[in-house]
Amino acid sequence: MLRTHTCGELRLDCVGTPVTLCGWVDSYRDHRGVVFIDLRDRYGITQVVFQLELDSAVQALARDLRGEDVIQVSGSVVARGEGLENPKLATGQVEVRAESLSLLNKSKTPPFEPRTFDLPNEELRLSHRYIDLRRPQLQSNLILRHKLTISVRKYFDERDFLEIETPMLGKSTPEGARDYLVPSRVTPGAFYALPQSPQIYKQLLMVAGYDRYFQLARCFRDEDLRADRQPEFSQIDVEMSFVNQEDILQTIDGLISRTVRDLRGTEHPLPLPRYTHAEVMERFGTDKPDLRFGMELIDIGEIAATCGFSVFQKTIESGGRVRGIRVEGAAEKFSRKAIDELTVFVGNHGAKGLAFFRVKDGELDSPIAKFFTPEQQKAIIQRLEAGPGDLLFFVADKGSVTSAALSALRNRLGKELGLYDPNELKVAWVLDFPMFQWDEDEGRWVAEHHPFCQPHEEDIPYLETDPGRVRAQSYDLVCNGYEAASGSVRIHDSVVQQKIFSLLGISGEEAELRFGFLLNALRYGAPPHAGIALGLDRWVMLFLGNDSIRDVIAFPKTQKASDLLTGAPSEVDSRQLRDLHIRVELPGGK
RNA sequence: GGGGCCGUAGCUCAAUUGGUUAGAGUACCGGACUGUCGAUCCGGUGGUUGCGGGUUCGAGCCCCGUCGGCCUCGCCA
Repeated sequence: MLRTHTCGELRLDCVGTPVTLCGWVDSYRDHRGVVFIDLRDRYGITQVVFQLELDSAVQALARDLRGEDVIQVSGSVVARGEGLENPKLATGQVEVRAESLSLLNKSKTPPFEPRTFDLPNEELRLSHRYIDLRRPQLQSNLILRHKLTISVRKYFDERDFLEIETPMLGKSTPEGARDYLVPSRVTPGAFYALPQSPQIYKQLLMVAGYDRYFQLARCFRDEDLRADRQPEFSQIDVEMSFVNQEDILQTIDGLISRTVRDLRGTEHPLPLPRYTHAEVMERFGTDKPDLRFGMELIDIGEIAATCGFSVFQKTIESGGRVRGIRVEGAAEKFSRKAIDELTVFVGNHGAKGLAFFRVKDGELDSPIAKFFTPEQQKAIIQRLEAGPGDLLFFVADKGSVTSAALSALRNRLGKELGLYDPNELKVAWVLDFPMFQWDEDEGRWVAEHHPFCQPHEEDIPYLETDPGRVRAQSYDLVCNGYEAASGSVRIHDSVVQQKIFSLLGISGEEAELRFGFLLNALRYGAPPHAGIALGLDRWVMLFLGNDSIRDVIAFPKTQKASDLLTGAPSEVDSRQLRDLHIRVELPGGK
């Protein structure tokens, strides 16, 4: 070992101990007669002091140290004098009085310093990720991620779950996200797909009798990125046999409680609240509501139907909806210009306009107020439980547009007005998603969750008559406006499974071709089973109160899915392509 | 595929309606300083304003294209 201690552990009780530390020079302060070095490793920072009495060679070496040099220092721990402590450092009551110094590796001047206050742009951070990762902030993110995975593994291990790895090289299946493909060398023209999730494998494990399975699974989806979405990510994947929905919910309730206790040292109240999909869509306009604040969506259809404002009236006549939100005490906070900006914002979510009213004493103030009788104005105020000084926003459109626009507006205002504590975790279940959604473009039903999901028993008759009415035995876990987990009770009967496939427009022949192995497995004694997958990266992000998933991944990709550090993806040698029987045809015919 | 924001010194930013030699802080280099801790003080190096074209007497600023980063809609069973 090149060191006896880390840079984060020396305290007053170590005074007098001879120590050797290794680390990076975080900063230097040269006073000619005395040189201070803040030495950093992932455990913390310790101040090293080089004094005048030292050997002149050591003095000279110390004076030449610059940021990010890697050094080894030996000396003794001394208490800092009265008034010389640094309360900002955990080690700030002591310092190491250096006796010898060796420069393990001189650093080039780094493009930015880990201790920087003004974070450089993300491009530079990603291309020099090894420096960015030296920042205490990112280090503590990855440490928390580690703690979460340990906590998860302990929780499941203590409950007889087995962690079982499933293949990365699998079979491409239709439906779902775009696959990342891997060409086969030995079977020309054939491809593996990287897993979007271990879904089918874990169901096969249930058939095989591994009745409690979990895995920290790497998953891949070739879709466009977002702040909370990376093309490769990790799931806490769980599946259980001989259980129903209730068992899964309770198991995951326990997991959330356990991880919150392990990571935050606090007790999270259980059971986690449960909502139906229909309820959250009505109250929040989204299937992943941020429950840290109110400002729920209110329907004023009845009032709108008879008012003199033709936009509202016609929307109701044509089967649309008029819904709104009440922004408490915001009447004076939003100028006309600010409201215009919000109008553009909801426009990006499909709304053709944004009506607003400022609430005065018992009446409404707005360019469109004149289209509403005093009684109607009172009715609106009453309906939204509004008081003087409140600001009301309304969107009139197809129901789905009012949901999309108002939920986006609600999220934006909630954040901008600071209506919640960003560190709070508000976790809840959303149950009974619809089985299918009608896809306008493709002119067919598509699975809302996935095609292996068990419908509610009482809705099975609607499979043939009214698929849109069929509710799935599915459940999402939402947290702070994010989908943090998603799961369902699975179909364990090949006849039902085939029925679902055919409803999705997958013929019996195609189903056999694509999923024959699964249908077959279901014929050989498949137990009732159910499962769920939690987005690991998102949970880490949520625990940190962060809103970028990249800050909890050691080596993330950019929005174009490239790795600025290594240069991936890149062209490959023509010989590699030949081995794989692949000819490349670039767009534009190059 | 669509919409938006951004790109100026190694880094973070500034630069008046389009107008002189593109500035500041920091980093870096040199000097001063025996207790600092985002050290301080003095001096200095450092620029293809992402790239290519255009408009103009004149472009960091306006226009077109392009590359890259971020946010977002679509997409993400």
